[in-house]
Amino acid sequence: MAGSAVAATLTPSKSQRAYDFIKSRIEDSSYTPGYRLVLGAIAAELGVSVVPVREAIRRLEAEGLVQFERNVGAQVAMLDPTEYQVTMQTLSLVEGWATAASAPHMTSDDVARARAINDALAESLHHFDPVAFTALNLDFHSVLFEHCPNPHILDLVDRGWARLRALRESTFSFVPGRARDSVAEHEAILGLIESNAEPFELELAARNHRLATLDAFLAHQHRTRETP
Amino acid sequence: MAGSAVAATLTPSKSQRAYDFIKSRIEDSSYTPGYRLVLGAIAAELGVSVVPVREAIRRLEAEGLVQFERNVGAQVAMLDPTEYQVTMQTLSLVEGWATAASAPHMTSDDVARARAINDALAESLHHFDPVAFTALNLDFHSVLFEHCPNPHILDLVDRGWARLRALRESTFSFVPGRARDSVAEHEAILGLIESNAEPFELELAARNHRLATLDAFLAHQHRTRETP
DNA sequence: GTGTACGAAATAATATACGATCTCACCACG
DNA sequence: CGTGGTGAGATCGTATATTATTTCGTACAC
Repeated sequence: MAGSAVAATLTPSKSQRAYDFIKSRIEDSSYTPGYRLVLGAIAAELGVSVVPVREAIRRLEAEGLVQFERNVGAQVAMLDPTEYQVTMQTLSLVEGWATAASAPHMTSDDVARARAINDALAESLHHFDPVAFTALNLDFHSVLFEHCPNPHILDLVDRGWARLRALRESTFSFVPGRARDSVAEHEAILGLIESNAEPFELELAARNHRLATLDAFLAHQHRTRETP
Repeated sequence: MAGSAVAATLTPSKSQRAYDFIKSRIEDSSYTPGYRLVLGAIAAELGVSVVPVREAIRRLEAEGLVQFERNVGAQVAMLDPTEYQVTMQTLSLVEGWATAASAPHMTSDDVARARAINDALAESLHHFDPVAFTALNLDFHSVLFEHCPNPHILDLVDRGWARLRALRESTFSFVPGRARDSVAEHEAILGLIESNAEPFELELAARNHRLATLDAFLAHQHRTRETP
């Protein structure tokens, strides 16, 4: 969302408040996938009427965080493996482009910041803290996107990340063997940026970086399912 | 959108009707960019209350067809040149991927259909009919996307096309010198598909095809602005 | 015992009503 | 002549009320 401008409305509308409320609940896993969102209940909790809550839920539906069924209700989206795969594909596509498009505008200082974060990421491996790892990983990529000139695509990246955050605790998690490779790939990407590599080369590197994470996750899931 | 399932609800909800109504008005240019969407007026015209209309407008806002301002109202989105460029970039990205991802699943019959449409496209050049050209062009690309396995990305393609259709009559138009090249590029893309080219090669070809259209449009606009 | 019909409770969908906010024309004043 | 205040009208934002739909439990028939 990247705080669209200087002056956010002084008093956010109630539908906006409802939107923020529900979204944060989803992202911090207070509402887990499958959780049923009942208009009246949420409205009562927020001290507003159902109309703004309804609007908030439909916005979240448009973003794919919530599933909605006519005359039945809404629930937090459940990403079955197929959904998950599709989301990651989309994210790899837009993330790859955003990285490549941002690279020409990066300063050496930006690269240094990214590298510092990646070092912290490598450090965090010793403590085995998936949550910290995920947060730092987002920070790293955020630096890479910072100068992306296409706000639509940045928006799509945000949405993809929001969906991942939504299932951080349940389905998605940091895959043990994968993290180290991930750090190495980050460094490789930084190298491509510093050497002014061909845009498409960088785009593919960034894309494959995410797809590799997807593959690792799927393989891990498959492995753990076979040996319960 | 791709009619999600067999049984669409028998009686579409009123908010859905409002959504379809407004969207079709935008796409057929009854509502031109900048047109002010007044809740009460549209509600009266449809014989419903303002609540479903409001919901429809906010859905359209999420899709980028409508611009909304708090306590002021909504209007049909106006794509300034920057917006236009950004939309086309995004479209080129997702379209390129969708084409490459769909190609492996295309039958020779699909390719033949696409080629037939492209022939009709070439034929239409003699009549200088931009509207027919645009429609056939969409048909052509639709065949290329048909087997894309990622519904999210297909959705993004749809949204991009919707924005283009919205300004067909006003800003966007078929650029005289460009159409012939476009037909040739279509044929080249079909050639790549038939020869089972590398996915990346096909993706880039499809992407550049659209970016070339963008460039031609911008150049044309620049040219006509200099000699008024 | 199983399946079906019925009805009540829960919930969503929409209508209506009212209050809040913005826009803009008009006028007072410098 | 320009600048800022002020009020009316238009329009949005939300609360409340009403209607429609679904769900689920229960009783009845077979």
